[in-house]
Amino acid sequence: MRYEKGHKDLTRQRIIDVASRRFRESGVAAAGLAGIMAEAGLTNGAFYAHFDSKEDLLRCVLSDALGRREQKLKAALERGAGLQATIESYLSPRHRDDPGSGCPTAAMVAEIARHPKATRNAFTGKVEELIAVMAAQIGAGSAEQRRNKAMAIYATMIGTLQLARAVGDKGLSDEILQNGIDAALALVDRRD
Amino acid sequence: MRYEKGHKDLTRQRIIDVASRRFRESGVAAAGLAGIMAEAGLTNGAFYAHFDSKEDLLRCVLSDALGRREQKLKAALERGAGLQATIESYLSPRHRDDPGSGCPTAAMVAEIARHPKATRNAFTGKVEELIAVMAAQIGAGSAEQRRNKAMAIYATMIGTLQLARAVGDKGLSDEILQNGIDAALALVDRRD
DNA sequence: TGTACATCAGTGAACGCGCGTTCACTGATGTAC
DNA sequence: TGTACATCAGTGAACGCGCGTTCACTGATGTAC
Repeated sequence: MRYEKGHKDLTRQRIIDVASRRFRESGVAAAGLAGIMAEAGLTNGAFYAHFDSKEDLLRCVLSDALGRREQKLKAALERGAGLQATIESYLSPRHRDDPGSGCPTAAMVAEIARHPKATRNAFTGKVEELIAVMAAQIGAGSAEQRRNKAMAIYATMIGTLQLARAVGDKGLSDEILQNGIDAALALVDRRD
Repeated sequence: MRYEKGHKDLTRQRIIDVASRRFRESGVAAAGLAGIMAEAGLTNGAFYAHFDSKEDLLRCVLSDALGRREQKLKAALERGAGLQATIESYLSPRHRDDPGSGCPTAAMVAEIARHPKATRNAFTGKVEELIAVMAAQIGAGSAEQRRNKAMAIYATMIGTLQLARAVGDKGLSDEILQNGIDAALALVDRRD
């Protein structure tokens, strides 16, 4: 072969990594393929040797990025870090100020809602997995109760992070984060 | 005058109304000025007699749409409808399925976070007013405690609505809405 | 009362630009005979 | 061992398109004298 074995897979992953960060930082629509390919060290024509379309890339990015979030969450929980630590880290100024390597859902959820069914389905599957991992970490209640709680906590987390990012006032933004932490923790401990 | 008095203001408001709906349905970036002007019954050149730029239009749309939400919320509360009714209406399938006339924050918050400071400040001011109206409706606690609760409830509402809109599966989406309602109501009643 | 000019909301063509996508081509390496 | 051909990741120019913005112009009505 003209390139060592695995070369194409590495290139493909490099494109996904660059796109993943740019999609989260600028939004999917505002992140152009030419810019993504240039940062990956390629010219734009090479894109279609790896993906069918920008929509296909988005689906791959969502699977990849949400899969990583899930692995990260699992690893943290196995280390003994509770859901509380996850919530506090998620709603930290550090996460708020670094969308590029942060939660893909918070960065793209509104845009995903406007994309084709296939893309929304790819997103949905990964979100269900994430919710399941969170649910397993909630102490009390039936499986259904824990799953319901996990959904509400997840929604609270993404809503809080987005609001904190959009607000112009730093003090208000910090308040929003702190109140989001308090609310999410209260939901974890809530009796049904 | 060549046009009856108030004509220009009416035209300006028509542009804002059309843009307001399109921004929420398609996103700000995806809603083009030519399309907005055409739907308002004008050609694109007329736009700059009313607004400095698309960014200026966005600021006007945010003020207008969030101002309307606030008036609507105030009117509902004065009618005697509690925060509970507001939350249930906000997290209803009807609201989920009609973004165009729905909450501007849920539709645009992620995009707003990427816009210039002036736009984020216009947004911030209106959000603070909305939170104040909600806080006034919460029964117990100090003013600060009620404000903190209102922020968390608002974040939960927008996060839940967005997640319900993005998810491909109708059943899961309905579950997300219901769990969001339960969580928001629990936050209203939460003792500190 | 009639005429000249000012006003200004709106027209519509044009501007440069970046977008996603296509495609003929390159060139290094593998395989077949 | 040497030669002809196949493979294929990547190149880079070009495609049509819609974007936000600009601008010379229109034409109906107001005001000045």
